[in-house]
Amino acid sequence: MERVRTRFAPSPTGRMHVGNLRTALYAYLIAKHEGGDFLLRIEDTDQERFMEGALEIIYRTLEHAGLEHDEGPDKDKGYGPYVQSERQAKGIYLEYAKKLIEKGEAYYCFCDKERLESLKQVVAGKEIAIYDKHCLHLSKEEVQQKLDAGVPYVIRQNVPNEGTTKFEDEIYGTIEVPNAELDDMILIKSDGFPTYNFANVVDDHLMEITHVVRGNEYLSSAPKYNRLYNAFGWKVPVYVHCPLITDEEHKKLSKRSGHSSYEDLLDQGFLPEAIVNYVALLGWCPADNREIFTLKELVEAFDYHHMSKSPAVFDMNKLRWMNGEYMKAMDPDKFYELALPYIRKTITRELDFRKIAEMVRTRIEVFPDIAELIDFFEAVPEYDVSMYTHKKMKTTGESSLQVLREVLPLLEKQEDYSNDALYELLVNFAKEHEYKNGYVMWPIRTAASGKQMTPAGATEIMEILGKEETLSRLRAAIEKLENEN
RNA sequence: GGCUCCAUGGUCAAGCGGUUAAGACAUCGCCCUUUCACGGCGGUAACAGGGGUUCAAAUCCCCUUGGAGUCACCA
Repeated sequence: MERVRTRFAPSPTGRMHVGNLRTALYAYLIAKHEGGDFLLRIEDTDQERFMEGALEIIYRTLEHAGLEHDEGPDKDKGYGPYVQSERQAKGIYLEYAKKLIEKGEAYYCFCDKERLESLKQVVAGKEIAIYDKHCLHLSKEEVQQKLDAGVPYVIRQNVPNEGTTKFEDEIYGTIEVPNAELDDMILIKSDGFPTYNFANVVDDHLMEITHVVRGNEYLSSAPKYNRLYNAFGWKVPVYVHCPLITDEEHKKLSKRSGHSSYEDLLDQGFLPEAIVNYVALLGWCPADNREIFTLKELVEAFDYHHMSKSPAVFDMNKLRWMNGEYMKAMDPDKFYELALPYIRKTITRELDFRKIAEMVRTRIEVFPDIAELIDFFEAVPEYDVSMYTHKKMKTTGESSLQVLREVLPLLEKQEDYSNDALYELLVNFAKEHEYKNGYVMWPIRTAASGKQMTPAGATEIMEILGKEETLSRLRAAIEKLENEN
C-alpha cells in the first residue's frame, strides 16, 4: 500500500483561523493514523495579502498545537522547495501551464480589466462574472504577436460549455457539476504567479500527496481540479472535504466573532490541548463517543470515515467546559505555573499563591476567571451588610454581629492559623453554643472576604490571610455592622 | 439568482431498515457541603414538512421548506 501523505497548505496572511487549524489537525491525524507523512507547504502566491510575521505564526501555531510536520520549508525531504513563491521562481508552474496549453486544456488570455469588468453582472446583490472565452479563439499567430509585444496575459483553464464533470469525495460521495458552471479559471496570473487552484494541483502531485484535506468551501470548485489532474494524466488524490465551522449565527466563522483564530483563543486563556481536543470533535466523533483525548490518542482513534457532513457551530460553552476539564486534570505544578501570572495580576501582597491556585482550580474554566475569584485577598471590596443575612444559614445582621464579637477574642488568642486548627476551634465553638456550623462560618467568611462567593471556606481563607489580616478584617466588619445595623 | 452541499433536542452528536431515539455541553431540580465550585443523582428537551418504497423508515427514493457554501488576476 502506498504511503499516506497529507499536507497543510496555509497562506501567510495573519493569525490562524480555527477552521484552518482543524483542517491541519485532520490532515495530521489522517497521515499519522496510517503512519504517514504530514507536510507543510506555504502558499504565498498572493503578494498583496502577504503579512509580515505570518510565517512565524504558522510555525508557532503548529508547534504549539503539537502538529509537528515531517516536511516543510525548514525540513526539505527532497520534495522542495515548500514555499510556492520559490517554486514559481523556478518556473515550475509556468512549465506545467504550457503543457496544458499544448493539450488545448488552457489558453492565453489578454483581456484587460475593463473588459473583464464589463462581463460582470449583479445577481441577488452579488457580483458574479463568468469569462466568455473571448481569447480562446485567438490564432496561434495572434497570440505570439501579443506575447512578443509584451501584452500582459494570464493563462486560463479551458472548460467546455457542455457536459458535466464529477469527482469523488470521501465524505460527500460523488459530486457532479455542469461544465457550464465551471468558469475558465485563471491558472497563471499576469504577475506570473500561479493561482491557488493551479499551484495546489501541481504541488500536490509533485509532492505525492495522497489525501487532500481541505475545507468544504472548495467543494463546488473541486471538479475543476479534477479536470486538471485528468488533463495531465495524473492520479487523482483522495479528497476529504471537512464540514464548515460556523459561529452561533450559523455563518462561516469570521474575525468579528472574536474567537475565530487560535491565538484569539489563547488570549482568552484557553489551553492548547483543550482547543485541539475540542476542534477535533467539531465534525468528527469517535466510535466509542469518548470526548477527552490527547493528541496521541486522537491519532490512534481518528478515522475520517466517521466525519460528519453538516456544518458545526463553534460552541464556546463546551470549549470552556473542556478547558476546565483539562485544568482539573493538570499536574498541580504546571497549573500553578500557568495560573501564577493571572494571580499576580490581581494580588500584589505576598500570600501563599500555591494554595490560592489550588483553591481556584476546580472553580474556573479559563485563566482570566481567576481575577474576580481572588480579588478580595488583595482588599475587601465594598459590600452591603445585607450579605450577612442568609436564610439557609439562619443568619442575620444581628446574629452575625453577635457571633463575630464572641469569636473575636478566641481568634485573638489563637496562634495556630492553619486551616485545620481554625476549623477545629470554630466547630467546637459552634458546638458549645449550640450553633450550626454555617451560622458561625457564614459571618466569618463574609467578614473576611466581603463576598458572597469565595473560592474556599472561611477557615481556608483565614489561613491564607494570616492572623493579623484576619483580625483586622473581622474588627472592621464588627464596626461596619455596629454602624449600619 | 445559477450551481453544490447539508437537515436528529438550544449546541456538539450516536444511529446505517425493527432501539423505551444514546452520550456530552448548556439549562432546571435534588444530594453532598464552612458559601461557591467540584462530585453524585435525576428532570425538561430532537428525527423540518409532505409523499412514496417496505410487513416495518430517523435510517432508502422524490418533492417542498429551511440553512450554508460558492460563482475573483483571494486562498
